[in-house]
Amino acid sequence: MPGVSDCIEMLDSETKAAETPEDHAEELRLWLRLLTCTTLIEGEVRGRLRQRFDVTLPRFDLMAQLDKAPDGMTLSDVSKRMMVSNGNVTGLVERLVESGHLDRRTSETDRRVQVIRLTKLGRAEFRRMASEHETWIADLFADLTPKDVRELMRLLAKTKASAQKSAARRRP
Amino acid sequence: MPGVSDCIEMLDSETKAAETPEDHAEELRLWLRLLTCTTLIEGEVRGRLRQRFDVTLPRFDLMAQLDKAPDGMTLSDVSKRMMVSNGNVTGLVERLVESGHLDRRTSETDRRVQVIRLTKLGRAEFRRMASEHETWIADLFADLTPKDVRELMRLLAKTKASAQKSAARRRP
DNA sequence: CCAAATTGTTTTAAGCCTAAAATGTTTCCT
DNA sequence: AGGAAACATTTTAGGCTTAAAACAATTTGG
Repeated sequence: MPGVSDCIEMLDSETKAAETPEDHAEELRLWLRLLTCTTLIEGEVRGRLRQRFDVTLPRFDLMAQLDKAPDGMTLSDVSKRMMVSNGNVTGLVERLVESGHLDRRTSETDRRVQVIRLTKLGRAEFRRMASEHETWIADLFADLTPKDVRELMRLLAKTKASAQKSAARRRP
Repeated sequence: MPGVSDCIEMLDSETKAAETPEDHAEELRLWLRLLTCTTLIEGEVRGRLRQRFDVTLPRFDLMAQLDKAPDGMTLSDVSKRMMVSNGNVTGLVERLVESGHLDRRTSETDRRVQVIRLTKLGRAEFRRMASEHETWIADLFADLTPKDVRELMRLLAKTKASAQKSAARRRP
């Protein structure tokens, strides 16, 4: 019969797990709900970007990163920020340079490094899309009160920290 | 100078938006944080599935849907549940039938419909993966208290409802 | 100095994913 | 019955994504 002591022993999660299979159904449900929310919103944003501006979500995301960096970013920077693979960025950038939204040049000081920036066209188009994008997001979250938003921010920060810790445990 | 009345007027978000450009920075930050959390966890799960079981996340997700439906599901059902396109499911199923994890047959009563089920092999492999998967999730969320989990569940349910409402507004 | 390790990027091979059009089947409506 | 609408799935064309290997340039440690 489980009691208060479980909560204390559980601080050391290794030892006990081997003995009795824990019930992690709540966390699993939470993960599925988190994933559902994100997928739902992401799909909605993707569709609106395509319909309104004929642009893909990854292209928009990449431009968003560059808009915050007037002096440009290296491909690695972008890859880390967007949390996607290096090779992914290479292809994305290629297409955006091709369409005239990005400017790519090799760093003067380190010939391995490629620095990319928004072109004038790229920046103008991004700003136009971003302002509309912001209203979509506001609308998607419209039923949350300011307090809800604050609380979600706090809990998601905690979630992110927890997940990063767990990831680091596995891959130190 | 903004005051209390803004909070009240804002209940009708349409009218005011046209006059003064609102500040939706908070919602935007929330969305980015939500996306970061999901991407982080999803990447971690994807990597572990690949390393431990040499299986992709979409394959695992599809098997998870079928595990909950002993009598099988139609491709449309799966597509709706997974929130992915029909064509996507077709290909995914094809590969899983090929590898012997799924059984696909045309419905007796409606020749348009394909019913898919886990095979014995598929179910066994899924169960094996799922139990380990559950511990990963628990570990990723380990720093959240039971209260945090409950609160996140509540707020994400509210978020989902809000987003669905917004999506329905656009596409009635 | 120079070989080894590290870093930044690209390439490769395979799979995932979408939107839209096409195909085949059933239902609905008169 | 018979044509139109609705439905389930597949196909198509193109883009996204990853992991791993390959390549190129720099840094590091004898």
